[in-house]
Amino acid sequence: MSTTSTDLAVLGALSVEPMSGYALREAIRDVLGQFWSESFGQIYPALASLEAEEFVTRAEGSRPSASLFSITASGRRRLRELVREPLPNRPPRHGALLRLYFGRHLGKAGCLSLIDEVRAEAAAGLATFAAIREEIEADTQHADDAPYWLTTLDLGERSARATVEWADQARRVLGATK
Amino acid sequence: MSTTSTDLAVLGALSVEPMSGYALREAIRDVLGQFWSESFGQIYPALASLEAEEFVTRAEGSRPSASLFSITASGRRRLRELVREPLPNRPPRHGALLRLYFGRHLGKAGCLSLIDEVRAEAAAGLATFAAIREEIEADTQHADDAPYWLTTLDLGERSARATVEWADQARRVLGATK
DNA sequence: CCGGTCATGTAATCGGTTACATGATTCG
DNA sequence: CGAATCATGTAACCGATTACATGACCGG
Repeated sequence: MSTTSTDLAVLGALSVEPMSGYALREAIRDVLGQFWSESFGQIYPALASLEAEEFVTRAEGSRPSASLFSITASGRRRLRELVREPLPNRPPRHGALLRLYFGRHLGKAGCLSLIDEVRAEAAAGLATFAAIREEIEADTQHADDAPYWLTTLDLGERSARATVEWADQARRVLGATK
Repeated sequence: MSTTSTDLAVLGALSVEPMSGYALREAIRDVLGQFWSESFGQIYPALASLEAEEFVTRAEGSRPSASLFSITASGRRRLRELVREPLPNRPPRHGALLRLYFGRHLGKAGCLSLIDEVRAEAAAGLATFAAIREEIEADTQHADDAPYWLTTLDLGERSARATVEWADQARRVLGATK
């Protein structure tokens, strides 16, 4: 019983190119990590059920121990259906921000290092986004996907930049007033 | 078996002022909704176990059918402990962004309305943030909490602003190129 | 040859939501 | 008086992670 969310992520990724379950997870983590996540415990069952429904097929990959999954014609139809359906958002749980909100009980030094952590994460994201952007722009094979990928990426970059700017100001403000 | 995350949210909120479980949930949703969420199914069991550990006490509220929970001295000590511990972040699942990433299969019109949805949500957030900010600035009772609250709020505002700006540009770019 | 990565899959567990049951209170 | 809101609590369910079991392949 895989969820339609996972099916969408899997079919979407396979619509770009055939790959293994393992590669699927890496692709989702690296490219969509800011907005989405899937674990093996969802991907493999999802692939099995999609295979049973003939939305994907399994072939032997480069190594005999690996499977290469490809999307079928009916899988593409299914993908077009799924992408039209609204998906539930998972309510956020940003631990650092909860702690910062009650920062009075944590003290100034603790809050500053909390802010630094958040900043470092965002800055790291900014670096990987730049790399991904270059990859997409260099990739002539998927020119019709590129505008959507770049648009999605752009939100990630803007959010990360906003976070870095926030951290820098928060450091100044909290450092001064207390 | 409540999680330490929920305990932190509950004790933190009660450190501001005593309130009912119902009010607790509203407070968390309204003020921290951008970064955190708790449902009744977590709050009431958490309150019960915190009461058993004597971190909170229960008194009769304004109505006999309602309980008024207050944090105790040892509850404050517990809060200071909890706010020092790192909390796990829940991996994000932003449905609209997943769909937009595979927007080629959704088509231009669908993508634009997706972007509009995201924009509307962010714009609504911006409005509530402004209201909360005014409330905090007017509240002289909690002057020592205010810097932390405003700092947390500031990230929400910056993220929301970044999202609105992204949406406006995304609309232009996708509207033009395709 | 050995450690790291690639690779598939399952079972246990868990964190959390939802739905349900129940009832008081307030307001129009 | 009836509807909406305030209020507490539990049980069922579920989506998802984690840990585990297993093994091939590659590079140094």
